[in-house]
Amino acid sequence: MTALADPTRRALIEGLRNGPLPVCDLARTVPVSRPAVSQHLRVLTDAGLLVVAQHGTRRLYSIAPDGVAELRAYLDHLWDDALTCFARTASQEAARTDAKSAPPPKGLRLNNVRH
Amino acid sequence: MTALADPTRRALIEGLRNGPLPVCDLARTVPVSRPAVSQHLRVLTDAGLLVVAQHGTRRLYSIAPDGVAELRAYLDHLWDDALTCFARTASQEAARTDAKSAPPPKGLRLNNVRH
DNA sequence: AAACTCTGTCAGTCATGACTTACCGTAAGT
DNA sequence: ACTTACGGTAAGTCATGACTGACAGAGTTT
Repeated sequence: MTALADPTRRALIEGLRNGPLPVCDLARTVPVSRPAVSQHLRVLTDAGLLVVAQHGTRRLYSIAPDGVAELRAYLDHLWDDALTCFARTASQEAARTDAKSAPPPKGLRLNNVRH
Repeated sequence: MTALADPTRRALIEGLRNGPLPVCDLARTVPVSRPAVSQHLRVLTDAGLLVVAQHGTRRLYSIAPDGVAELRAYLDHLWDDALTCFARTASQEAARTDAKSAPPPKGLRLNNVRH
């Protein structure tokens, strides 16, 4: 997740959406030096988001579906939890305003509930 | 995406998976000071990943499904592209080794194809 | 109203990491 | 063999941002 934090790294990923590319071509798509690109590619590869294939002096980088799938799964679960939690909070809200026939929450009586 | 880069921020998100929580409770789940938590919560809220509900002096933070959905969509598209690209590369590989009946790639003849 | 709790913000420090230049190894072309 | 292209690594600089303590404002309780 930290690997996708840097905008330059995201730009490199974007550059690889259409297919594998060698470092020299990739470096031309971002406004930083080639060594910087190498360092970013290393971070992305270590994170499992890219894979490399050596062809002569060139190294073709491409997106690793498995690595992306991992992040996807994380966000999927997070999203599920957020939705169920949202639904539960909403139903509780409805039940409460139902029972007490709409007195403004105002304080919500959860102060000083130190355990 | 940068919002989820920091491990402390991810820990805060994790703490909210089970439901909304005030800052003081949230701060107890991470090994940093309360002001630091406030700052992280601001970043996450600005990123659209959290929403706040004021209840008296307390501010209940909860995960915003919409914000998570946005990241999810980004990774979904990235994953799709990676898969199709992977499939295309694989089929090209197969076609090439089919046609030339398995001579080792060794160089791949894509050097000096400067446009 | 006074004391207390909850929380955001400010100023300042410090560590992380993004970037550059220089260099070296490797493979391919002449 | 010599040259050139490709690309990783090292050392060093610098900016970003994560963190802390101090403070202020708003709401609650007594």
